[in-house]
Amino acid sequence: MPTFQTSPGTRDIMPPDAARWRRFSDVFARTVEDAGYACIIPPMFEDLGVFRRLGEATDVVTKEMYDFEDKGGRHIALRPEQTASVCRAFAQHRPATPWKVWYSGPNFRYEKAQAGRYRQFDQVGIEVLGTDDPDIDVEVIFLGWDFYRRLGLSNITLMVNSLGDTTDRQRYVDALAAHFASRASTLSEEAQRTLEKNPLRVLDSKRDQDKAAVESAPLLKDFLSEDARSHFARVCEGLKELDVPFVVNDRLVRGLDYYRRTTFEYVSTALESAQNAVGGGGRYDGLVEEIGGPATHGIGFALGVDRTLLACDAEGVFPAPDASVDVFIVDVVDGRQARALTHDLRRLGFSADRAFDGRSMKSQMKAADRSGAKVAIIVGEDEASSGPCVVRRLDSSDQVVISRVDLVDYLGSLGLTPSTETA
RNA sequence: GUGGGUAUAGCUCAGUCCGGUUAGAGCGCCAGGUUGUGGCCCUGGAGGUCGGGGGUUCAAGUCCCCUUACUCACCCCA
Repeated sequence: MPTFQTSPGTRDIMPPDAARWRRFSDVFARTVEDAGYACIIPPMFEDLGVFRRLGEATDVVTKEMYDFEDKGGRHIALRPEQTASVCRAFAQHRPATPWKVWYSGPNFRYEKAQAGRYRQFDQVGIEVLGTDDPDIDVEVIFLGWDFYRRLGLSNITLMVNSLGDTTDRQRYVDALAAHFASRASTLSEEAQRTLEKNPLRVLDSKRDQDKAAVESAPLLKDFLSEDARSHFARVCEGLKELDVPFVVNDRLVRGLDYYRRTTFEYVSTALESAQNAVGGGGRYDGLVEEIGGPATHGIGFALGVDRTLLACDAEGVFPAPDASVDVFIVDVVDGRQARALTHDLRRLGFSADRAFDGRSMKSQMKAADRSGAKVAIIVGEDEASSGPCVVRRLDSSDQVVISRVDLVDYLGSLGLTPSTETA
């Protein structure tokens, strides 16, 4: 064993997975930027108070926070999610509304790792602040759905629900608490403990023992105000119009206290692990105000990068991008020609790699093969010092001797073109 | 935080039940066969304090205890 390893719940995203991650956020950025969302990069840690508002009764706040005191005596926490940070940023900078932003980056929760759950985990997401229009709910939900589709995923189930307004929600929670309390003796120990902290979450119990009490529980939809009801109806209507398949899940309550009205979750039916929720979100109309800003409507979602990629693996879609270079230079003289050629070709916009350490031709050709290059350019004694060079196609083994001035044209005839992006 | 499983080469794993010379395989890596040519094949090589610590024993990868990490599940969540 090496002296040092990654800390529990963290890991190295190694090549070629890291390239896949980058492409993942590229696809996401394109999806949401085309819909008018702008990138925001909040800090990875904030005053603990920012995250307290996620809910005093939630595990995320009570036991999973990565918090510490800094050298200035401030009580700091690594962000467990980014919605609260975005709301804080809104309250701090007061941008014009509706404010549509997207983000991507790591979050931190101190919990035990398992499949699809890490202490440092990445999310991509969007938030919209400052509008109550049900059409924005539809847009947000659609964009998440559309992104999964762009990745190539087809086994995603979208579940939606409405938690009602603050007063509806409170009336429902009270009714629910009364219902479960009357059946407390039939509930599992865990559910009884959950009941004290947050009756809503008892609905989430997966234990058989709790099934009967959950199934006979009062229904949230019976507690919705007229406003909340019509808002939700508009959202469902919009989704239908956009041909987004969804199921209304009356028990979808989500983990954070701030949700109001619309909530939704994307579940991968291709994942067999317990962590099959690949993304989720909802409306959080009171959050900005709780953080000290003006009363502001808000809605957004966060998608788990790790879990979504697991779902991609399970469906065999969205592979790591091809990392191969165009050209590999083999120089069996002294490496000077390799140095010059790779430099020149890279400046022209080709991707080029070469061997080092003056290895044998066999060794360098093996390296060329592994690089995935379309062609190898071979420089031996005969071709040294600006003479012609041998260009060998690595797929067909055809090779030609060609002068250096004709090299670029020849590469072009093979379908290799200089990249127009220059750094 | 609670419970189960696992830990032997860079990777995937035999070997542990029933203790006994220098701990193996496949893949990968390096070199050679092929003194100017990759993939296929053949040959050779490098690479291990058997996760760590303690104990039992003439003898421990193997048995016992402790510990750490990984992993799966619960809880919770993305």
